[in-house]
Amino acid sequence: AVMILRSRFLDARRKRRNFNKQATEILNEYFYSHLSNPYPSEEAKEELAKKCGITVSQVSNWFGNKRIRYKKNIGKFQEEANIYAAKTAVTATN
Amino acid sequence: APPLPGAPWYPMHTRSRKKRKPYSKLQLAELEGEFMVNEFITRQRRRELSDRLNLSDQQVKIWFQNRRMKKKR
DNA sequence: GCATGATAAATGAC
DNA sequence: GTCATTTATCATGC
Repeated sequence: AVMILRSRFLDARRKRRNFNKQATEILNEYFYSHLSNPYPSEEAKEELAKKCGITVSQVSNWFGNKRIRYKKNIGKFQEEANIYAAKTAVTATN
Repeated sequence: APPLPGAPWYPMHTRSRKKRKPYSKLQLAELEGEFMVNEFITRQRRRELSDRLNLSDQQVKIWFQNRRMKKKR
């Protein structure tokens, strides 16, 4: 019984809320401007988290989901990729 | 317009990875119970537990590793 | 009805 | 052993 309650409490965090538009914008800009290697360093994650107002774990989750879903259906993200490719310049660092 | 890369960054091992299969309530209950006793399971108890739950020795080992990581955060 | 964020198995680097 | 991941699954938003 204790364990059931505990597991339910832990699962409570699963109640998800979508990120605001600005945060998603920032994450997508980073992703598509680093499409050749969309693996932000720990420092980059911290900065993204700060800018987006979310946690580092949430940034990791977002990139993990984005990478797998992008590669599974590149065609679906083509339009989105073009949009962000146009508005972002190349920034090669770290 | 620059050509959009596919996904060359992906580690395309495409090795035959085992498909992720959620464990049953009973299996999880037993694993959690053992975890409360000791977070680091011994080889012997691991073998007993894997036999009882119809899980491989490797699966029990990995479960404890993941469970410790879960607790940490 | 899928999109999206979070969690649970499974792998691999170190 | 830890730990950042991949992948499927789960739960919710809309």
